[in-house]
Amino acid sequence: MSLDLRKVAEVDRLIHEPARMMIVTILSVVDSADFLYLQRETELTKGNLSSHLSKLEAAGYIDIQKTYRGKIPLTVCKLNETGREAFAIYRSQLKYIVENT
Amino acid sequence: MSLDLRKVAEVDRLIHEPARMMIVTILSVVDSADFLYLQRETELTKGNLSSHLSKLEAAGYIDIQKTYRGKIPLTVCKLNETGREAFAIYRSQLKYIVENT
DNA sequence: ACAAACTGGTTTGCTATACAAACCTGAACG
DNA sequence: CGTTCAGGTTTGTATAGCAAACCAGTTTGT
Repeated sequence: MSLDLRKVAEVDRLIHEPARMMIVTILSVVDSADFLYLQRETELTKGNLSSHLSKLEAAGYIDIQKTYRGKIPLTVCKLNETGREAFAIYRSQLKYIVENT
Repeated sequence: MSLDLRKVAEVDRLIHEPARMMIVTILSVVDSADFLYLQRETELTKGNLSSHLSKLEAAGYIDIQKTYRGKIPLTVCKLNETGREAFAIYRSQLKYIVENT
């Protein structure tokens, strides 16, 4: 094992959480996604999804636009540049771990 | 993204936790390790290390032998077969994720 | 010989997190 | 109209991580 354990200790726990990893993974490939789409894909409950989105937003990783589709509320989420970078770093850390254990 | 999000949702959270990932990673390559060695390597506090070890033991992933080195207490930890399998599965899940995002 | 300090841990208490149930607002429908 | 449904948010609870405090026993200093 040539693995530097510091790299394990330092993974971005915001993304490391599986629920958020799913969200970020989706957002990393779709430009933007609405709440219900994310819910269907992740199979999270609404409450759960809502709070994870809030956390990602608070971290500055995603932007959330509250708008309407016709008369129905619509929440659109987008991974911003900060989030994309954080995800890229996280993935490279994961890659490093996978390759060195 | 051809990634199956279920695989992300289903990672073994016992190992997924960075502190425990460090512990299991060490144990996967050393046959056995004592408490203080693990503490030095992981840089966890004693309390923290102690509780993570208990959790891994409760999960049936490691065996803990309490013995003495001379007159000084010595706690020796070993990743057992169950733990090795769980770690192998976890690593393959991680590999899958890294390769498909 | 006895107090002080050190070893090798465990237990306790606090904070933060994940999660789902309950709730809310407004639109559609019968 | 009142019931249902869409699209969420807030609240309550249980668990998890973490470090401080604690503890049993050993060594060291005087």
